[in-house]
Amino acid sequence: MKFEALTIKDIAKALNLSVSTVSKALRGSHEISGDTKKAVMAYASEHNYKPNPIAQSLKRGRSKSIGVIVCNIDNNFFSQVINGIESIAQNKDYNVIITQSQESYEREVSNSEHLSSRSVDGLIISLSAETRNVDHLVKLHQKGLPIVLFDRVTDEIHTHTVIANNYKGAYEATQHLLQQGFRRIAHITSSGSLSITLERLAGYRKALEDAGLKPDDRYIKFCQHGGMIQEETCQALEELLQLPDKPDAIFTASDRLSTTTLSQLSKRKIRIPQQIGLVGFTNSISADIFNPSLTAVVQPALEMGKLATEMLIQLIESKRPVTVFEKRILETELTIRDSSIKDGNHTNG
Amino acid sequence: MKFEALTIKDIAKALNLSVSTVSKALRGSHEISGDTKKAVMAYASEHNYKPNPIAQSLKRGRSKSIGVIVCNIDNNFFSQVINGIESIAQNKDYNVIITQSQESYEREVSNSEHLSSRSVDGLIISLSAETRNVDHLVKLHQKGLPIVLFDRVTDEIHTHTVIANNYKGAYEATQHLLQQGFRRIAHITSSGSLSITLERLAGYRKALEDAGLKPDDRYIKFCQHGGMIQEETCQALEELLQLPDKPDAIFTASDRLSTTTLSQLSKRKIRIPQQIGLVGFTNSISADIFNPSLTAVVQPALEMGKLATEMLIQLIESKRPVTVFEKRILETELTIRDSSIKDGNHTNG
DNA sequence: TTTTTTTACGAAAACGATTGCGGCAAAGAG
DNA sequence: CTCTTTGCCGCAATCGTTTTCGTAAAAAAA
Repeated sequence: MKFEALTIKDIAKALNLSVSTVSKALRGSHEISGDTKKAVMAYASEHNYKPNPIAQSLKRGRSKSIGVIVCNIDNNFFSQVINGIESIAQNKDYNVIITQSQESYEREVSNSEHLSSRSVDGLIISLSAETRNVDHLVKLHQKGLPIVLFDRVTDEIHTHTVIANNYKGAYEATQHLLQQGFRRIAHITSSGSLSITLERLAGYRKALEDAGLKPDDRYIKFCQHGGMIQEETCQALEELLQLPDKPDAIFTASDRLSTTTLSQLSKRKIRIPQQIGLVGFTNSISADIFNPSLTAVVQPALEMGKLATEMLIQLIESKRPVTVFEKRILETELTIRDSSIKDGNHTNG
Repeated sequence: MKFEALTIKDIAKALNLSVSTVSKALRGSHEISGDTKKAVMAYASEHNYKPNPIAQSLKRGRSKSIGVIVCNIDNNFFSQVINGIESIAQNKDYNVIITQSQESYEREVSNSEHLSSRSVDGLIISLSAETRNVDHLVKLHQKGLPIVLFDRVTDEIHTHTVIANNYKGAYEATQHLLQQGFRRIAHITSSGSLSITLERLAGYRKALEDAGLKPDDRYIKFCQHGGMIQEETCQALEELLQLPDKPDAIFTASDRLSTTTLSQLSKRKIRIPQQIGLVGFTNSISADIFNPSLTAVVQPALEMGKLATEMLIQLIESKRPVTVFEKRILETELTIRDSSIKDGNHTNG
């Protein structure tokens, strides 16, 4: 089954003109007479002519498409980011090609190479939890591929980045738990190689210290796969619950970790927040109907996607090499719900 | 910033061969000697030669990419479907270009035209809630663009389709509510123009009739925007609650409708399932931590995406026009949780 | 040795669009 | 009436790859 589209050649033949004349007429060149232009335009719109973008790409050396690599689309944070990416890209007539690393370094490498060999004009990426080495990206970047990093970033690539204020978000979350009277606050987080992990960990630690508490490494659990593997999260939780001084609250650092933790605590009949308080990073639109409703650090995901895309397109379309790079930090929002409010302070039934 | 890749021409020059020889050597043509092949292959892999996919597309008339149109990515059902699409596409070396209709007819039309003019090799689509007319798709299909429909389908386009067994899923959900002793079961659903709406509605009605109850239209509420506009869902719910014989249970027909309904009932301090039982179509991975945990009709979303993609690629790559079209119906699964279990029957704390 | 067949490669025309350049008219200048 | 300018258009190259066809030399058959 082939799909024969109208080409410039067809128009030329129909109007008894040369292809070059038609091409120029369509682009409104001054070297074509008004009459000819009108005739060509009329014919083109009447027959619904659309220039073949592949031919244009080949000629221009640009494909008008941008590649996106995220860990997993089935995650409210990333799907909201993609929402943002798509909205801007659509406006500027770029295609968005989405791929998932599934938190795998190997897939991240192959996806990035695949996308660049597919000649995307630029790349928006959030690193996988397994990624420790970013040579694959550095290489592409050095070859001239514009890249924008978001969320999970690295400074080994000298380019624009967009992140949430993870430090502050984590600080506020922890501080909130402290204000609620929790003292033994554990932290379940992603791989220690991720920027977000370190930033959130730092915010968590600082909040504890500012409250005169000493962070205790036994209360900090890393999940190398960022919650993609449920058993890993369960085990982290199990270890926390086995501690002699069981934590009285948990601060989880990502969407998946938050829901898994909540689910596992329920399964163990541990009452939240009475036995264990819970605050998590999450962009779930359902956090308010969780049992209990989940106090959440919400990232401006849509905004991050939009911003990253605008920055990328700016890089792509800039005439001269860009040398000054921005690091945009967007504020998170702490939405307080039942999971962190000790008895008697209930806000909502 | 331009990104100068190695071309066949460069290899030809370096090895003192012609481009045609190099091209043939790379593709392992029999008309090239073993020595030459080896030399070319060696040079190519050493210098990491990757054929320019755009040039290949232009030549072959195929872009090795498929377009996807869904209402909204930020929805567990669709993101899981996309997960499935991506996994198969990646295997078969196809790019996936994702767009969102946001339940808007206009955006669906423009996205489909844009994708086809971007010369995707095929299209996977689930219709928007606003869509009543599918001429835009029929037109593309007639021009030869392979299309696979999933979830929200139409039979005006004679092609492969993949859907869940909506009738049976709805029947089972309603039957379950009946078995739990609910009698005045309302149904909040999407636009009446969608196939899923009609199928689910039919299953709901049949279950009532089989139980000797007469379906009552006042208990059936359509949301034209499929839950994208929260106010619409709220109003539907409000109207139900204003009925003289208030429903004692609600069966919601989609992800968004289910979560919004749950959230709104909570907000109104209506106890679930004691005052109103609830069952909903949803693929939320968090349904078990909702308050209360939500009895759900779960669709095999991942499988649907995989299947749709396999079917599409089969259409794309088929040598001769395909005339026999499949309608695959995948079974849903009813996961029973607290929202539909009347007091005393609790399965889970 | 001559003729035929094979082998191995190159030239060139595509795919569809863009663009510099050259040319042929008509219009203006001298 | 000749020369230059201007307007309008076509030729041809180009992007990188694929593919058909032609052809030289080498191998096989005569």
